Amino acid sequence: MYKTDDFKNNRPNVGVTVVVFKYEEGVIKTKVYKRNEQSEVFPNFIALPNTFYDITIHNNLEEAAKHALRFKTNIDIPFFEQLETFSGSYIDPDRINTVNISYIAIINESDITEVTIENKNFEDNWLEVEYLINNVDMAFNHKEVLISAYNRLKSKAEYTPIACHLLGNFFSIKELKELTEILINDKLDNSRFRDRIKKSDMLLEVEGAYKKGANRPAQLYSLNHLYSGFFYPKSLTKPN
Amino acid sequence: MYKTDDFKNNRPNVGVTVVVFKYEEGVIKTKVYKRNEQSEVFPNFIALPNTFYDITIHNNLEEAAKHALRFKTNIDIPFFEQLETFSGSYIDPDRINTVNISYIAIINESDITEVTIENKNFEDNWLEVEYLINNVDMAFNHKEVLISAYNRLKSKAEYTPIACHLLGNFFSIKELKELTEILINDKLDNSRFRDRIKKSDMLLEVEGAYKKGANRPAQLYSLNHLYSGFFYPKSLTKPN
DNA sequence: GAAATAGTGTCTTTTAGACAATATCAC
DNA sequence: GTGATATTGTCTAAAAGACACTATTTC
Repeated sequence: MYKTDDFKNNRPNVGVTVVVFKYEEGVIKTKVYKRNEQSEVFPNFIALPNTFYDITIHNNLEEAAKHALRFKTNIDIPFFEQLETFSGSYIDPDRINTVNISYIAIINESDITEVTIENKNFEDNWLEVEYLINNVDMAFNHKEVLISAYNRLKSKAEYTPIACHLLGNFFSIKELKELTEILINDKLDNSRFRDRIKKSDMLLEVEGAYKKGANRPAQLYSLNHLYSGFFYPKSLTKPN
Repeated sequence: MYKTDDFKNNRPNVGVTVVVFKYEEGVIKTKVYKRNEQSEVFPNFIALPNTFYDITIHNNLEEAAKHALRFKTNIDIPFFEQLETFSGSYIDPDRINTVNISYIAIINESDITEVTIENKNFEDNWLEVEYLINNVDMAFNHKEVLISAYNRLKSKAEYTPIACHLLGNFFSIKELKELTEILINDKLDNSRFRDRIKKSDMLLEVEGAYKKGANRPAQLYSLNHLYSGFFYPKSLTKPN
Protein backbone atom coordinates (compact mmCIF):
# COMPACT_ATOMS: atom_id res chain seq x y z
CA MET A 1 0.00 0.00 0.00
CA TYR A 2 1.76 3.16 -1.12
CA LYS A 3 1.91 6.35 0.87
CA THR A 4 2.30 10.03 0.08
CA ASP A 5 6.07 9.92 -0.21
CA ASP A 6 6.13 7.06 -2.69
CA PHE A 7 6.27 8.34 -6.24
CA LYS A 8 7.37 11.70 -4.90
CA ASN A 9 9.36 12.39 -8.03
CA ASN A 10 6.51 11.43 -10.31
CA ARG A 11 3.70 13.70 -9.23
CA PRO A 12 2.95 17.05 -10.88
CA ASN A 13 2.14 20.21 -9.03
CA VAL A 14 -1.59 20.66 -8.92
CA GLY A 15 -3.12 24.09 -8.72
CA VAL A 16 -6.51 25.70 -9.07
CA THR A 17 -7.35 28.99 -10.77
CA VAL A 18 -10.64 30.84 -10.54
CA VAL A 19 -12.15 33.37 -12.92
CA VAL A 20 -14.79 35.40 -11.07
CA PHE A 21 -16.96 37.71 -13.10
CA LYS A 22 -19.01 40.69 -12.09
CA TYR A 23 -20.89 43.28 -14.14
CA GLU A 24 -20.29 46.92 -13.33
CA GLU A 25 -20.60 50.16 -15.25
CA GLY A 26 -21.68 48.34 -18.38
CA VAL A 27 -18.63 46.09 -18.59
CA ILE A 28 -17.64 42.62 -17.43
CA LYS A 29 -14.85 42.61 -14.88
CA THR A 30 -12.80 39.91 -13.26
CA LYS A 31 -10.81 39.80 -10.05
CA VAL A 32 -7.04 39.75 -10.36
CA TYR A 33 -4.05 40.51 -8.15
CA LYS A 34 -0.51 41.62 -8.74
CA ARG A 35 2.07 39.03 -7.77
CA ASN A 36 4.70 39.98 -5.22
CA GLU A 37 7.94 41.51 -6.39
CA GLN A 38 9.78 38.73 -4.55
CA SER A 39 7.86 35.86 -6.14
CA GLU A 40 10.24 33.27 -7.52
CA VAL A 41 8.27 33.03 -10.76
CA PHE A 42 6.28 35.72 -12.57
CA PRO A 43 7.10 38.54 -10.10
CA ASN A 44 4.87 41.62 -10.50
CA PHE A 45 2.67 39.85 -13.05
CA ILE A 46 -1.11 40.12 -12.96
CA ALA A 47 -2.67 36.84 -11.93
CA LEU A 48 -6.07 35.27 -11.39
CA PRO A 49 -6.99 34.05 -7.91
CA ASN A 50 -5.13 30.77 -7.52
CA THR A 51 -3.70 28.35 -5.04
CA PHE A 52 -1.55 25.26 -4.80
CA TYR A 53 -3.68 22.18 -4.20
CA ASP A 54 -2.34 20.90 -0.89
CA ILE A 55 -3.79 17.61 0.32
CA THR A 56 -2.83 18.42 3.90
CA ILE A 57 -5.13 21.46 3.69
CA HIS A 58 -7.81 20.85 1.06
CA ASN A 59 -10.29 17.99 0.87
CA ASN A 60 -11.09 18.54 -2.77
CA LEU A 61 -10.57 20.95 -5.64
CA GLU A 62 -13.78 22.96 -5.15
CA GLU A 63 -12.69 23.72 -1.60
CA ALA A 64 -9.31 24.89 -2.84
CA ALA A 65 -10.94 27.03 -5.53
CA LYS A 66 -13.16 28.78 -3.05
CA HIS A 67 -10.19 29.23 -0.76
CA ALA A 68 -8.37 30.97 -3.61
CA LEU A 69 -11.18 33.52 -3.78
CA ARG A 70 -10.48 34.71 -0.24
CA PHE A 71 -14.05 35.99 0.11
CA LYS A 72 -15.56 36.18 3.55
CA THR A 73 -17.24 32.91 4.47
CA ASN A 74 -20.93 32.52 3.73
CA ILE A 75 -20.78 34.90 0.83
CA ASP A 76 -23.23 33.99 -1.90
CA ILE A 77 -21.66 32.79 -5.14
CA PRO A 78 -24.70 32.32 -7.37
CA PHE A 79 -22.76 30.57 -10.11
CA PHE A 80 -19.75 28.31 -9.68
CA GLU A 81 -18.64 25.53 -11.98
CA GLN A 82 -15.59 23.70 -13.17
CA LEU A 83 -14.13 24.92 -16.43
CA GLU A 84 -11.19 23.06 -17.87
CA THR A 85 -8.04 21.29 -16.76
CA PHE A 86 -4.74 22.32 -18.28
CA SER A 87 -1.44 20.47 -18.00
CA GLY A 88 2.16 20.52 -19.10
CA SER A 89 5.47 22.17 -18.45
CA TYR A 90 4.45 25.40 -20.20
CA ILE A 91 2.29 26.48 -17.25
CA ASP A 92 5.18 26.95 -14.82
CA PRO A 93 8.18 26.75 -17.17
CA ASP A 94 10.89 27.29 -14.57
CA ARG A 95 9.69 24.72 -12.12
CA ILE A 96 7.73 21.54 -12.66
CA ASN A 97 5.11 19.89 -14.85
CA THR A 98 1.84 21.31 -13.61
CA VAL A 99 -1.83 20.39 -13.67
CA ASN A 100 -4.15 23.37 -13.47
CA ILE A 101 -7.85 22.97 -12.77
CA SER A 102 -9.83 26.11 -13.54
CA TYR A 103 -13.19 27.31 -12.29
CA ILE A 104 -15.65 29.96 -13.40
CA ALA A 105 -17.70 31.91 -10.87
CA ILE A 106 -20.14 34.81 -10.93
CA ILE A 107 -20.89 37.19 -8.14
CA ASN A 108 -23.06 40.22 -7.95
CA GLU A 109 -21.76 43.49 -6.72
CA SER A 110 -23.69 43.94 -3.51
CA ASP A 111 -22.42 40.65 -2.18
CA ILE A 112 -18.74 41.35 -2.45
CA THR A 113 -17.03 41.60 0.89
CA GLU A 114 -13.44 40.66 0.58
CA VAL A 115 -11.06 39.65 3.27
CA THR A 116 -7.45 39.05 2.56
CA ILE A 117 -6.49 36.30 4.91
CA GLU A 118 -2.88 36.07 3.88
CA ASN A 119 -0.30 37.99 1.93
CA LYS A 120 -1.83 41.28 2.98
CA ASN A 121 0.35 43.43 0.80
CA PHE A 122 -0.84 42.30 -2.59
CA GLU A 123 -3.22 44.44 -4.52
CA ASP A 124 -6.63 43.07 -5.34
CA ASN A 125 -8.43 44.56 -8.25
CA TRP A 126 -11.41 44.10 -10.48
CA LEU A 127 -10.34 44.77 -14.07
CA GLU A 128 -12.24 44.78 -17.32
CA VAL A 129 -11.99 41.40 -19.02
CA GLU A 130 -11.59 42.77 -22.56
CA TYR A 131 -8.78 45.02 -21.35
CA LEU A 132 -6.96 42.15 -19.65
CA ILE A 133 -7.26 39.89 -22.66
CA ASN A 134 -6.04 42.51 -25.12
CA ASN A 135 -3.48 44.48 -23.16
CA VAL A 136 -2.07 42.65 -20.16
CA ASP A 137 0.55 39.94 -19.79
CA MET A 138 -0.57 37.47 -17.20
CA ALA A 139 1.23 34.96 -14.99
CA PHE A 140 1.36 31.22 -15.75
CA ASN A 141 -1.38 30.18 -18.22
CA HIS A 142 -3.84 32.66 -16.76
CA LYS A 143 -4.55 34.47 -20.01
CA GLU A 144 -5.56 31.13 -21.53
CA VAL A 145 -7.79 30.37 -18.54
CA LEU A 146 -9.41 33.80 -18.69
CA ILE A 147 -10.16 33.47 -22.40
CA SER A 148 -11.65 30.03 -21.86
CA ALA A 149 -13.85 31.31 -19.03
CA TYR A 150 -14.99 34.36 -20.97
CA ASN A 151 -15.87 32.20 -23.96
CA ARG A 152 -17.88 29.88 -21.77
CA LEU A 153 -19.72 32.83 -20.23
CA LYS A 154 -20.53 34.26 -23.65
CA SER A 155 -21.59 30.96 -25.08
CA LYS A 156 -23.80 30.10 -22.09
CA ALA A 157 -25.53 33.47 -22.45
CA GLU A 158 -26.91 32.15 -25.75
CA TYR A 159 -28.91 29.30 -24.29
CA THR A 160 -29.06 29.55 -20.49
CA PRO A 161 -30.11 32.22 -17.98
CA ILE A 162 -26.49 32.67 -16.84
CA ALA A 163 -26.55 36.43 -17.44
CA CYS A 164 -29.12 36.81 -14.66
CA HIS A 165 -26.45 35.94 -12.11
CA LEU A 166 -24.48 39.00 -13.16
CA LEU A 167 -27.46 41.27 -12.53
CA GLY A 168 -28.14 40.60 -8.88
CA ASN A 169 -31.38 39.49 -7.32
CA PHE A 170 -33.78 41.85 -9.06
CA PHE A 171 -33.56 43.24 -12.57
CA SER A 172 -35.72 44.46 -15.42
CA ILE A 173 -36.09 42.70 -18.75
CA LYS A 174 -34.45 45.69 -20.38
CA GLU A 175 -31.35 45.24 -18.21
CA LEU A 176 -31.18 41.54 -19.03
CA LYS A 177 -31.59 42.26 -22.72
CA GLU A 178 -28.79 44.85 -22.73
CA LEU A 179 -26.38 42.60 -20.87
CA THR A 180 -27.22 39.66 -23.13
CA GLU A 181 -26.57 41.83 -26.17
CA ILE A 182 -23.11 42.63 -24.84
CA LEU A 183 -22.37 38.97 -24.22
CA ILE A 184 -23.58 37.62 -27.54
CA ASN A 185 -22.37 40.66 -29.44
CA ASP A 186 -25.62 41.06 -31.37
CA LYS A 187 -28.85 43.04 -31.20
CA LEU A 188 -32.01 41.34 -29.95
CA ASP A 189 -35.58 42.08 -30.90
CA ASN A 190 -37.49 43.55 -27.98
CA SER A 191 -40.76 41.80 -28.62
CA ARG A 192 -39.22 38.41 -29.32
CA PHE A 193 -36.98 38.59 -26.29
CA ARG A 194 -39.91 39.32 -24.01
CA ASP A 195 -42.02 36.56 -25.60
CA ARG A 196 -39.39 33.95 -25.03
CA ILE A 197 -38.88 34.93 -21.44
CA LYS A 198 -42.60 34.96 -20.75
CA LYS A 199 -43.16 31.58 -22.40
CA SER A 200 -40.34 29.95 -20.46
CA ASP A 201 -40.62 29.96 -16.69
CA MET A 202 -37.18 31.44 -16.41
CA LEU A 203 -38.09 34.63 -14.58
CA LEU A 204 -40.46 35.36 -11.73
CA GLU A 205 -42.25 38.69 -11.58
CA VAL A 206 -41.51 40.43 -8.29
CA GLU A 207 -44.91 41.68 -7.19
CA GLY A 208 -45.00 45.46 -6.89
CA ALA A 209 -41.27 45.98 -7.44
CA TYR A 210 -40.28 48.50 -10.08
CA LYS A 211 -37.20 50.24 -11.31
CA LYS A 212 -38.08 53.93 -11.52
CA GLY A 213 -36.72 56.62 -13.76
CA ALA A 214 -37.84 59.60 -15.82
CA ASN A 215 -40.17 57.27 -17.68
CA ARG A 216 -42.60 54.44 -17.29
CA PRO A 217 -41.28 52.27 -14.43
CA ALA A 218 -39.93 48.83 -15.30
CA GLN A 219 -41.26 45.68 -13.69
CA LEU A 220 -38.55 43.83 -11.76
CA TYR A 221 -37.98 40.10 -12.03
CA SER A 222 -35.88 37.51 -10.26
CA LEU A 223 -34.39 34.30 -11.60
CA ASN A 224 -36.57 31.24 -11.04
CA HIS A 225 -34.06 28.95 -9.38
CA LEU A 226 -36.32 25.97 -10.07
CA TYR A 227 -35.89 26.60 -13.79
CA SER A 228 -33.14 24.35 -15.00
CA GLY A 229 -33.90 24.31 -18.70
CA PHE A 230 -32.41 26.18 -21.53
CA PHE A 231 -33.25 29.76 -22.21
CA TYR A 232 -34.02 28.77 -25.75
CA PRO A 233 -35.83 25.50 -25.21
CA LYS A 234 -35.84 24.08 -28.70
CA SER A 235 -33.38 21.51 -29.78
CA LEU A 236 -33.94 18.25 -31.55
CA THR A 237 -36.76 17.25 -29.29
CA LYS A 238 -39.94 19.05 -28.51
CA PRO A 239 -39.99 22.03 -26.17
CA ASN A 240 -40.49 20.94 -22.57
CA MET B 1 13.23 27.52 -6.82
CA TYR B 2 11.49 24.39 -5.68
CA LYS B 3 12.03 20.98 -7.18
CA THR B 4 10.00 17.82 -7.56
CA ASP B 5 10.77 16.52 -4.10
CA ASP B 6 9.71 19.68 -2.30
CA PHE B 7 6.10 19.50 -1.14
CA LYS B 8 6.26 15.74 -1.59
CA ASN B 9 3.76 15.21 1.21
CA ASN B 10 1.38 17.79 -0.15
CA ARG B 11 0.70 16.59 -3.65
CA PRO B 12 -2.24 14.38 -4.59
CA ASN B 13 -2.06 11.41 -6.89
CA VAL B 14 -3.13 12.45 -10.34
CA GLY B 15 -4.71 9.95 -12.69
CA VAL B 16 -6.55 9.95 -15.99
CA THR B 17 -9.53 7.83 -16.97
CA VAL B 18 -10.94 7.43 -20.46
CA VAL B 19 -14.41 6.44 -21.56
CA VAL B 20 -14.27 5.18 -25.16
CA PHE B 21 -17.54 4.54 -26.91
CA LYS B 22 -18.36 2.45 -29.93
CA TYR B 23 -21.67 1.48 -31.51
CA GLU B 24 -22.21 -2.17 -32.29
CA GLU B 25 -25.24 -4.40 -32.72
CA GLY B 26 -27.58 -1.52 -31.98
CA VAL B 27 -26.08 -0.69 -28.58
CA ILE B 28 -23.45 1.67 -27.20
CA LYS B 29 -20.46 -0.12 -25.71
CA THR B 30 -17.43 1.03 -23.78
CA LYS B 31 -14.03 -0.50 -23.24
CA VAL B 32 -13.27 -1.87 -19.78
CA TYR B 33 -10.82 -4.30 -18.21
CA LYS B 34 -10.82 -6.50 -15.15
CA ARG B 35 -8.28 -5.49 -12.54
CA ASN B 36 -5.71 -8.03 -11.46
CA GLU B 37 -6.46 -10.35 -8.57
CA GLN B 38 -3.27 -9.10 -6.91
CA SER B 39 -4.08 -5.38 -7.21
CA GLU B 40 -3.63 -3.68 -3.86
CA VAL B 41 -6.92 -1.81 -4.28
CA PHE B 42 -10.11 -2.92 -6.08
CA PRO B 43 -8.80 -6.38 -7.08
CA ASN B 44 -10.94 -8.10 -9.72
CA PHE B 45 -13.09 -5.01 -10.21
CA ILE B 46 -14.14 -3.82 -13.64
CA ALA B 47 -12.36 -0.57 -14.53
CA LEU B 48 -12.18 1.98 -17.31
CA PRO B 49 -8.88 2.48 -19.14
CA ASN B 50 -6.77 4.53 -16.75
CA THR B 51 -3.25 5.44 -15.79
CA PHE B 52 -1.28 7.25 -13.13
CA TYR B 53 -0.11 10.64 -14.40
CA ASP B 54 3.66 10.35 -14.14
CA ILE B 55 5.63 13.47 -15.00
CA THR B 56 8.72 11.42 -15.76
CA ILE B 57 6.74 9.70 -18.53
CA HIS B 58 3.95 11.99 -19.71
CA ASN B 59 4.24 15.51 -21.05
CA ASN B 60 0.59 16.33 -20.51
CA LEU B 61 -2.74 14.78 -19.60
CA GLU B 62 -3.92 14.15 -23.16
CA GLU B 63 -0.81 12.09 -23.78
CA ALA B 64 -1.46 10.08 -20.64
CA ALA B 65 -5.11 9.56 -21.60
CA LYS B 66 -4.18 8.21 -25.02
CA HIS B 67 -1.55 6.04 -23.40
CA ALA B 68 -4.25 4.57 -21.16
CA LEU B 69 -6.15 3.46 -24.26
CA ARG B 70 -3.30 1.18 -25.33
CA PHE B 71 -4.40 1.36 -28.95
CA LYS B 72 -1.82 0.86 -31.64
CA THR B 73 -0.21 4.14 -32.58
CA ASN B 74 -1.68 6.08 -35.50
CA ILE B 75 -5.14 4.73 -34.86
CA ASP B 76 -7.83 7.22 -35.73
CA ILE B 77 -9.82 8.53 -32.78
CA PRO B 78 -12.42 10.74 -34.47
CA PHE B 79 -13.64 12.27 -31.24
CA PHE B 80 -11.59 12.97 -28.12
CA GLU B 81 -12.24 15.61 -25.52
CA GLN B 82 -11.78 16.34 -21.87
CA LEU B 83 -14.74 15.59 -19.67
CA GLU B 84 -14.52 16.48 -16.01
CA THR B 85 -12.01 16.51 -13.16
CA PHE B 86 -12.87 14.72 -9.95
CA SER B 87 -11.02 15.01 -6.65
CA GLY B 88 -11.07 13.87 -3.05
CA SER B 89 -10.26 10.93 -0.84
CA TYR B 90 -13.31 8.96 -1.95
CA ILE B 91 -11.70 8.06 -5.28
CA ASP B 92 -9.00 5.85 -3.80
CA PRO B 93 -10.17 5.51 -0.18
CA ASP B 94 -7.38 3.26 1.08
CA ARG B 95 -4.53 5.34 -0.26
CA ILE B 96 -4.29 9.05 -0.90
CA ASN B 97 -6.28 12.13 -1.93
CA THR B 98 -6.62 11.81 -5.68
CA VAL B 99 -7.27 14.06 -8.64
CA ASN B 100 -8.89 12.28 -11.58
CA ILE B 101 -9.09 13.88 -15.00
CA SER B 102 -11.52 12.09 -17.30
CA TYR B 103 -11.77 12.00 -21.09
CA ILE B 104 -14.43 10.91 -23.53
CA ALA B 105 -13.50 9.32 -26.85
CA ILE B 106 -15.32 7.74 -29.76
CA ILE B 107 -13.99 5.19 -32.14
CA ASN B 108 -15.58 3.31 -34.97
CA GLU B 109 -15.43 -0.43 -35.16
CA SER B 110 -13.25 -0.93 -38.19
CA ASP B 111 -10.48 1.14 -36.69
CA ILE B 112 -9.98 -0.88 -33.53
CA THR B 113 -6.67 -2.65 -33.37
CA GLU B 114 -5.61 -3.15 -29.82
CA VAL B 115 -2.20 -3.94 -28.48
CA THR B 116 -1.67 -4.61 -24.84
CA ILE B 117 1.73 -3.22 -24.14
CA GLU B 118 1.85 -4.18 -20.50
CA ASN B 119 0.01 -6.34 -18.02
CA LYS B 120 -0.75 -8.90 -20.70
CA ASN B 121 -2.95 -11.08 -18.57
CA PHE B 122 -5.82 -8.67 -17.98
CA GLU B 123 -8.99 -9.07 -19.93
CA ASP B 124 -10.04 -6.29 -22.24
CA ASN B 125 -13.66 -6.11 -23.13
CA TRP B 126 -16.24 -3.95 -24.78
CA LEU B 127 -19.37 -4.00 -22.64
CA GLU B 128 -22.74 -2.39 -23.08
CA VAL B 129 -22.88 0.95 -21.26
CA GLU B 130 -26.42 0.55 -19.93
CA TYR B 131 -25.48 -2.85 -18.53
CA LEU B 132 -22.38 -1.50 -16.79
CA ILE B 133 -24.25 1.41 -15.27
CA ASN B 134 -27.10 -0.71 -13.96
CA ASN B 135 -25.46 -3.96 -13.00
CA VAL B 136 -21.72 -3.73 -12.41
CA ASP B 137 -19.64 -2.46 -9.51
CA MET B 138 -16.69 -0.53 -10.82
CA ALA B 139 -13.28 0.39 -9.40
CA PHE B 140 -12.49 3.83 -7.97
CA ASN B 141 -14.98 6.48 -9.14
CA HIS B 142 -15.30 4.86 -12.56
CA LYS B 143 -19.08 4.42 -12.41
CA GLU B 144 -19.39 8.16 -11.81
CA VAL B 145 -17.05 8.89 -14.72
CA LEU B 146 -18.93 6.53 -17.03
CA ILE B 147 -22.28 8.12 -16.17
CA SER B 148 -20.88 11.59 -16.76
CA ALA B 149 -19.45 10.56 -20.14
CA TYR B 150 -22.65 8.84 -21.22
CA ASN B 151 -24.70 11.89 -20.26
CA ARG B 152 -22.38 14.12 -22.25
CA LEU B 153 -22.66 11.82 -25.27
CA LYS B 154 -26.45 11.80 -25.07
CA SER B 155 -26.71 15.51 -24.54
CA LYS B 156 -24.32 16.33 -27.40
CA ALA B 157 -26.40 14.15 -29.69
CA GLU B 158 -29.16 16.75 -29.29
CA TYR B 159 -27.27 19.63 -30.82
CA THR B 160 -24.05 18.45 -32.47
CA PRO B 161 -23.16 15.84 -35.11
CA ILE B 162 -21.38 13.70 -32.47
CA ALA B 163 -23.40 10.60 -33.34
CA CYS B 164 -21.77 10.53 -36.78
CA HIS B 165 -18.49 9.54 -35.17
CA LEU B 166 -20.10 6.36 -33.89
CA LEU B 167 -21.20 5.38 -37.38
CA GLY B 168 -17.91 5.23 -39.21
CA ASN B 169 -16.95 7.08 -42.33
CA PHE B 170 -20.05 6.44 -44.44
CA PHE B 171 -23.62 6.09 -43.28
CA SER B 172 -27.18 6.67 -44.43
CA ILE B 173 -29.51 9.26 -42.97
CA LYS B 174 -31.69 6.44 -41.73
CA GLU B 175 -28.80 5.01 -39.71
CA LEU B 176 -28.02 8.40 -38.22
CA LYS B 177 -31.65 8.93 -37.35
CA GLU B 178 -31.95 5.55 -35.63
CA LEU B 179 -28.80 6.06 -33.58
CA THR B 180 -29.86 9.57 -32.63
CA GLU B 181 -33.23 8.23 -31.49
CA ILE B 182 -31.46 5.79 -29.19
CA LEU B 183 -29.27 8.54 -27.74
CA ILE B 184 -32.00 11.10 -27.16
CA ASN B 185 -34.57 8.47 -26.22
CA ASP B 186 -37.26 9.94 -28.45
CA LYS B 187 -38.74 9.45 -31.91
CA LEU B 188 -37.80 11.88 -34.69
CA ASP B 189 -39.86 12.93 -37.67
CA ASN B 190 -38.37 11.61 -40.87
CA SER B 191 -39.06 14.62 -43.04
CA ARG B 192 -37.94 17.19 -40.46
CA PHE B 193 -34.76 15.29 -39.68
CA ARG B 194 -33.79 15.22 -43.34
CA ASP B 195 -34.66 18.89 -43.81
CA ARG B 196 -32.43 19.97 -40.97
CA ILE B 197 -29.53 17.93 -42.19
CA LYS B 198 -29.90 19.21 -45.73
CA LYS B 199 -30.15 22.83 -44.62
CA SER B 200 -27.07 22.61 -42.44
CA ASP B 201 -23.83 21.67 -44.14
CA MET B 202 -23.30 18.93 -41.64
CA LEU B 203 -23.17 16.00 -44.05
CA LEU B 204 -21.58 15.55 -47.44
CA GLU B 205 -23.23 13.30 -50.00
CA VAL B 206 -20.84 10.60 -51.12
CA GLU B 207 -21.23 10.58 -54.87
CA GLY B 208 -22.51 7.24 -56.14
CA ALA B 209 -22.24 5.41 -52.82
CA TYR B 210 -25.29 3.57 -51.62
CA LYS B 211 -26.28 1.15 -48.93
CA LYS B 212 -28.16 -1.64 -50.67
CA GLY B 213 -30.85 -3.94 -49.38
CA ALA B 214 -34.12 -5.50 -50.42
CA ASN B 215 -35.45 -2.00 -51.04
CA ARG B 216 -34.62 1.33 -52.55
CA PRO B 217 -30.90 1.88 -51.84
CA ALA B 218 -29.94 4.58 -49.35
CA GLN B 219 -27.62 7.42 -50.26
CA LEU B 220 -24.47 7.37 -48.12
CA TYR B 221 -23.06 10.48 -46.47
CA SER B 222 -19.94 11.42 -44.59
CA LEU B 223 -19.45 14.01 -41.88
CA ASN B 224 -18.33 17.40 -43.13
CA HIS B 225 -15.32 17.96 -40.93
CA LEU B 226 -15.34 21.64 -41.80
CA TYR B 227 -18.74 21.94 -40.17
CA SER B 228 -18.22 23.13 -36.63
CA GLY B 229 -21.70 24.46 -35.90
CA PHE B 230 -24.55 22.99 -34.02
CA PHE B 231 -26.74 20.35 -35.49
CA TYR B 232 -29.70 22.51 -34.60
CA PRO B 233 -28.39 25.95 -35.49
CA LYS B 234 -30.94 28.16 -33.78
CA SER B 235 -30.30 29.74 -30.46
CA LEU B 236 -30.73 33.31 -29.41
CA THR B 237 -29.05 34.61 -32.52
CA LYS B 238 -29.83 33.99 -36.10
CA PRO B 239 -29.01 30.72 -37.83
CA ASN B 240 -25.43 30.62 -39.13
C1' DG C 1 -47.85 68.50 -22.76
C1' DA C 2 -42.94 66.82 -23.88
C1' DA C 3 -39.44 63.53 -23.25
C1' DA C 4 -38.12 59.06 -22.27
C1' DT C 5 -38.25 54.43 -21.77
C1' DA C 6 -41.53 50.20 -20.89
C1' DG C 7 -44.25 47.16 -22.92
C1' DT C 8 -47.73 45.32 -26.69
C1' DG C 9 -49.61 44.38 -31.33
C1' DT C 10 -49.47 43.30 -36.27
C1' DC C 11 -47.93 41.40 -40.29
C1' DT C 12 -44.75 38.41 -43.05
C1' DT C 13 -41.45 34.76 -43.35
C1' DT C 14 -39.52 30.65 -41.65
C1' DT C 15 -39.53 26.38 -39.14
C1' DA C 16 -41.89 22.60 -36.86
C1' DG C 17 -44.95 18.69 -36.81
C1' DA C 18 -47.81 15.21 -38.58
C1' DC C 19 -48.50 12.24 -42.05
C1' DA C 20 -49.45 11.08 -46.91
C1' DA C 21 -47.48 10.15 -51.32
C1' DT C 22 -44.04 8.61 -54.39
C1' DA C 23 -39.43 6.25 -55.69
C1' DT C 24 -36.34 2.48 -56.28
C1' DC C 25 -34.46 -1.41 -55.26
C1' DA C 26 -34.51 -7.20 -54.53
C1' DC C 27 -37.11 -10.94 -55.36
C1' DG D 1 -45.96 -7.21 -59.42
C1' DT D 2 -44.99 -7.45 -54.22
C1' DG D 3 -42.63 -6.17 -50.28
C1' DA D 4 -39.66 -3.22 -48.13
C1' DT D 5 -37.51 0.83 -47.04
C1' DA D 6 -35.77 5.50 -48.99
C1' DT D 7 -37.09 9.95 -50.05
C1' DT D 8 -40.17 13.84 -51.06
C1' DG D 9 -44.42 16.58 -50.70
C1' DT D 10 -48.46 18.79 -48.48
C1' DC D 11 -50.90 21.04 -45.13
C1' DT D 12 -51.44 23.28 -40.53
C1' DA D 13 -49.60 25.26 -36.37
C1' DA D 14 -46.12 27.64 -34.05
C1' DA D 15 -42.18 30.56 -33.71
C1' DA D 16 -39.11 34.11 -35.56
C1' DG D 17 -38.24 38.71 -37.32
C1' DA D 18 -39.11 43.39 -38.34
C1' DC D 19 -41.17 47.28 -36.87
C1' DA D 20 -45.14 50.17 -35.56
C1' DC D 21 -47.90 51.30 -31.86
C1' DT D 22 -49.56 52.22 -27.04
C1' DA D 23 -48.59 52.95 -21.86
C1' DT D 24 -46.82 55.16 -17.87
C1' DT D 25 -43.91 57.63 -15.59
C1' DT D 26 -40.98 62.43 -14.53
C1' DC D 27 -40.37 66.97 -15.56
